[in-house]
Amino acid sequence: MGTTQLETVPEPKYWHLRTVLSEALDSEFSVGEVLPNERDLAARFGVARATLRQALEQLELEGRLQRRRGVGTTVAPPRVGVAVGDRPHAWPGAAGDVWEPLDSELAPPPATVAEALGTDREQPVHTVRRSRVTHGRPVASELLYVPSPAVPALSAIDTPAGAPRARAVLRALHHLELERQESAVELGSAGADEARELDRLPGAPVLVVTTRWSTGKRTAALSVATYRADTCRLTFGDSGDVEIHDTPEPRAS
Amino acid sequence: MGTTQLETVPEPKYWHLRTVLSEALDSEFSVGEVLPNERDLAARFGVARATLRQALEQLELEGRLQRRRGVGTTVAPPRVGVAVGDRPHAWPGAAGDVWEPLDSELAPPPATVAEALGTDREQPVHTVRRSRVTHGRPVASELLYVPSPAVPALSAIDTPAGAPRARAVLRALHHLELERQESAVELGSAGADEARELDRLPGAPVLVVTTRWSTGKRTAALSVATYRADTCRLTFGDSGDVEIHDTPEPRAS
DNA sequence: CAGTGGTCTAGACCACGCA
DNA sequence: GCGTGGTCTAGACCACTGC
Repeated sequence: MGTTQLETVPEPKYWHLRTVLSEALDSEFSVGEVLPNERDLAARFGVARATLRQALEQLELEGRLQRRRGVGTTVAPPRVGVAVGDRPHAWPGAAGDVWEPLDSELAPPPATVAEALGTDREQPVHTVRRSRVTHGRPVASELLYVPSPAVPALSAIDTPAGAPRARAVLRALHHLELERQESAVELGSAGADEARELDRLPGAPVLVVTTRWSTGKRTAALSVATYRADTCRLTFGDSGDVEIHDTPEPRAS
Repeated sequence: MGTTQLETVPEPKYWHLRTVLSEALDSEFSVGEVLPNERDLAARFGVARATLRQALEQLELEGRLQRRRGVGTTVAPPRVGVAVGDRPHAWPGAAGDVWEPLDSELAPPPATVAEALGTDREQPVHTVRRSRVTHGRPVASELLYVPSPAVPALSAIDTPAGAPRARAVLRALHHLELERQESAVELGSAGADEARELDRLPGAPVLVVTTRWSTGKRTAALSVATYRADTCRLTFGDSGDVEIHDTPEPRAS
């Protein structure tokens, strides 16, 4: 600081700031601690607030910071490892599920989903909304699409709307022999609705996990789950959701 | 005020813009087409350039756009599905590998890597740099860490530096019985070096895939691969890297 | 060289959380 | 009501690409 020696290298200011702040976070701050506000920080580093914010944005993207309007910027805990994959308990309908069913409706799905399911454009599907919570924080929001032919027993909807109906669909799924599974992960941004559910702003970066289950050749279910990219590390394979980061929120207050 | 009907809903301008542009992309543009420049677009929508840029940033994050300094903004092709996971040909050292070895050196690794490997802080490891190319475009850059005890035959480095030495390490790995594999995916941002290799700017969003291979209880290799988040969809499980998006770059020119 | 996107500034006002 | 982060503006200059 003071006599910055980077005049010769046209490294962007915000990038340099990111590095400086990142090192400061490592050495001088602890999880949960609140940083000075953006105006003060910008003044301290002699940059415009926009520039300072660009650096903070990077750090938030990397899961190092957490910013909340009206509150402040705090040092984020290490990312939570969430199991996504072969683990049975991640399967829809399994006992000890990590997902909480919210509601379900039977209607024609979006075009892209119909295509992925291989069903007709007008074929109604059960759409189950579920929410995943870890450490008391919402980490993911899911839409689970189940073509009604896959669960014929449900054709007569005699369960009350809301969570009970969602659970009924999951139970029906559980009775099937779900076979193989394939998934894909890509970066997306939270829509207004998802953002609300994940306690983020619209456009927040999310990891979109698309998974397909099938019984034989039939696609029995398609799940589109959006995870908070800032707080989650998706794990595949053995080590599952073992919470290595046992940081039980020491509640720095 | 004008008769815009969104006065009641304080939806951010950039978000609204993103939606409008997104729909325009769907209906009025085709892959590879170049958009008007940012100043014109901003003027056309009656917003500041910064606001317009915020919308473009979103769309780029979602893989809809591609921006290049000095060139312009173009409509991006659909994301490329890259197989990450159980497929043998993704294993280090396997034949028909999708990775291209660049070079290798033997040195103590970063602290975090040593910890993940479970090796001593000073224990030297082979660090192999590899690059993954799909459709002629670089999509990922990898650092593969192999503790030297895992490949004792290599202790005498009699291969020339660069790609040959990297290949030697991979060959040695190939002779081992690599057993189980676990991986994690998280969002990161490209460092200056990775950015260069991926043909992006520093701070570009990347998907970081950390994978561990072991022989018995020993960790034989640790891979940290960073994929371009804007252009890649990581696939796990069956459907592998089948290129559904066969778009062979019709070269819109 | 002209034109593009990338960086940066110095302001203003808004939406939200909390006391 | 006050302090926070979030949005937005209108400008300037820089770095890069390609002609």
